[in-house]
Amino acid sequence: MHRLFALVDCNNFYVSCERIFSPSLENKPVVVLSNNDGCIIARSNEAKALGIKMGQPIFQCKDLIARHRVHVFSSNYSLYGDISRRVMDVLAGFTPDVEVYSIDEAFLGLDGIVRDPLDWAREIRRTVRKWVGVPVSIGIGPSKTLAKAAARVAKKDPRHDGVFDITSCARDTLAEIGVEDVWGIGRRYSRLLTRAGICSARDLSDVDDAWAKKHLTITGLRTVMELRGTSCISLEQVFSPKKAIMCSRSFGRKVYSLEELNEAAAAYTSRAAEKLRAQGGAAGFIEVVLIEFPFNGGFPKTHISGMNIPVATAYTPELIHYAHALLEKIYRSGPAYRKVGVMLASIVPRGQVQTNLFFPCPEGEKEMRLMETIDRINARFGAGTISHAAAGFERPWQMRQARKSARFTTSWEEIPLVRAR
DNA sequence: TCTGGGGTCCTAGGACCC
DNA sequence: TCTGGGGTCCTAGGACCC
Repeated sequence: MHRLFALVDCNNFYVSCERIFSPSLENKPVVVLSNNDGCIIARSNEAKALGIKMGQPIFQCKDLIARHRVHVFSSNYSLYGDISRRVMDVLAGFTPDVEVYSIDEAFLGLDGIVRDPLDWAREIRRTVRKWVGVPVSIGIGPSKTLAKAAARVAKKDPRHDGVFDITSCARDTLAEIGVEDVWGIGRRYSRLLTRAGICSARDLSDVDDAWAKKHLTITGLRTVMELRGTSCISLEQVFSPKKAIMCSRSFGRKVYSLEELNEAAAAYTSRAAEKLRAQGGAAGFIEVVLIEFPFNGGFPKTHISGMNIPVATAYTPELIHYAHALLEKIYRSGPAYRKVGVMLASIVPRGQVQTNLFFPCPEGEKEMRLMETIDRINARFGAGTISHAAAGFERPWQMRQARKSARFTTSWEEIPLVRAR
């Protein structure tokens, strides 16, 4: 178990990615939208200052956006994923103890570091900024939860210049942090805690162990211990394969026909299968979720249908075949549909598939070679270079992404042009 | 009119077994 | 009328994260 952790957090990550290729956006209000251009999921500091909230539907702040000339982007995950990988590569150059926690965050273990931690963190910050182009904040503390809290201070308080070590001043610092901002405390728990008179992170660190276990379960007790400086959540460096892989998107417009739903289901199944193969897995269970367009502002009706797959597989055509069968079971003509999703579960490593006497294994060597070749081509020339005909060509159901920037770093066709005079 | 898309873990309770 | 005790497995629901 490490005795000291750092959390590296990219500031306003998606906005920072957009700014790399459009430097004129520096110091201007910028927001990035969720899939389907619905909500605001990233904001520059200038946009935050205007009062634009995280997760806010864009139609609610149209006036604000027009009045202050806020720059608006659709989300561009090819770009963000690639920039993220570059940031993580830089971090890996500083220590082998890296846990990639999310697209824009990583925990580092500091035990092998002999230098002054703050100095070391400042150098990381400078290097990421210079080599990749995104600003980061770094928090240091004796547990992951405290490192998280420290990173928050590093980001919010300009006096620290993006780097903060909470180790010697944890109690005082925690007193300034609301309990709702503690890592592991969500909306529900913060309401419960506030009602019980526990309002700051320090209050939470002072609660009785038995009380914490009773009201917040074992995970909450761990959070409490971590706030006291006892590390309970270790650095997870080993790659852990997903137990379930989900792919679903809202449609760009209402969808009524089974044909279009089938296309979308095929597209999402094929994406999920790609992820499945990337982790070397085969799925033994598949589920299709179909969501209606909410009627009169009511609760949207959801239809779910799933099945066990006779012999676990990662072969896209077979998975699409099942997805279509499941979809047909729950589809009714009439209602407008908003979204379809495909989940692959009961995932086993491909080498350990339990064969079945009555269902000959569908994925021969030839089929898997085909899948691998397609995956390689798509990785090299850009996603969707080769796709399954069942996923359609026109794809009128596809999500809205009206303001997407180019895939500057992952597509040969979209490399930025530089003109020199 | 317009509100994202993934994931994980924990607990309680029921079914079933000896 | 009385009605054990202990274990496993599975599922649904609820909490959290980004």
